[in-house]
Amino acid sequence: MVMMKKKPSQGRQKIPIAKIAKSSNLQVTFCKRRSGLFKKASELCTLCGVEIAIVVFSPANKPFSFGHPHVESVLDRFLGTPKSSIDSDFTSQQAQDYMSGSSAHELNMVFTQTQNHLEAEKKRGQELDEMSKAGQGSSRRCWWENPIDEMGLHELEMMKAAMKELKKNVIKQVNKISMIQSCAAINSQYHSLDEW
Amino acid sequence: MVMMKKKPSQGRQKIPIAKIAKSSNLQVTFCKRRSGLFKKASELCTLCGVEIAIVVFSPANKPFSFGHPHVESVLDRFLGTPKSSIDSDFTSQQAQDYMSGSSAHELNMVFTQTQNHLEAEKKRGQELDEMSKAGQGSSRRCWWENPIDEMGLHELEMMKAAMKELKKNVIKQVNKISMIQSCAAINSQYHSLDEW
DNA sequence: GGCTATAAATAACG
DNA sequence: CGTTATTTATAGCC
Repeated sequence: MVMMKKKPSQGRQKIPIAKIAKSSNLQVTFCKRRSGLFKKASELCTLCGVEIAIVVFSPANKPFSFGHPHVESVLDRFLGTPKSSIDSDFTSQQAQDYMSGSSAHELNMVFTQTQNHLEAEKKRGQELDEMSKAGQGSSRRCWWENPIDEMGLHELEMMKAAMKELKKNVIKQVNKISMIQSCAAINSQYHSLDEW
Repeated sequence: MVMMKKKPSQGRQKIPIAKIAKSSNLQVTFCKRRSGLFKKASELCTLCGVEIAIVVFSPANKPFSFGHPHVESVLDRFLGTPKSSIDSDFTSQQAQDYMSGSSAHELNMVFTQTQNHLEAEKKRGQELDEMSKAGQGSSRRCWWENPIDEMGLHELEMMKAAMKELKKNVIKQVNKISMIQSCAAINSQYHSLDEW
């Protein structure tokens, strides 16, 4: 070889585990490592089926949190409140029952449990992915395409109901705001709601 | 030396992010990854000078925790200071960033964080409810009507994007199923998706 | 925000 | 619990 230009990148450099001085670096490092930490926590939840809650206060004292199945439920359990059955199993029928009230709490519950369900389906999707990969190694599937044949349809019904309710409330709220504030940006958002 | 025996070690193998079946493996993985998670958290504390609390319930429901400077102090701050801890959980910008990929993990993240966010808003809404009840005792508010004047619009954008993506995927999936199974019930659901 | 080279974490074994 | 081969996470940049 005749010549060699400089390395296109220095790659990762070793840094001492001590307070980062340069605030711009500190900012980006905080963001990246916080993401990494939450991802690790998520993987631990999935791999081992455990409950985790993480609370982080940023350099600017802004709180960030991660929780599975739920930040508060885990913290409550840890702090001694044995309200230990809000979690895991939640049928779409129950979800629909909750939806009928459409109050704040019910709606929040639906979303919490929906998230859990989506996660469970994702997990199953990955398992089926592995199986089909071993079998014929062809059909790529989306995580929620797999389990839909059994209970997925009920899940879809729940999602539909929840989304419909959300849209209704959002439109009402945005309409209220647009009357109060007369902001162009708001109006454009309001009209684009039709695309839902 | 001309001959070469088997590799002295297979080294690290890639494993799917799904519940580990073999309980002996699960146990060791839980220990290792919990240590790794706490170490990462410790590094983040030192590097960025931030406060972190982590609570983990083991597969045997035994609680483990990490905290800097202390678990309780961080949790107290998180649970007891609603003034600054409202939405900082997750900005709509971050949510939209996650959405752009629209892969399983990103979508799941969006829902996890959205749920956290909605919960924070619900909490704040209840507090404001208490205040206004003490003040004039009249205006009943929906949990997400309160904070909408500031950041709610961005939140709505996020919700819209998430729901749109969900709808697209759901329709695609239901369509696939209807072709495969030719089930009348499914078709009726498929058509009703237009109401979203 | 996306890359690339390198440091770290860790799955399978001993 | 220590080793080792790999997979992941990420520091420095554009």
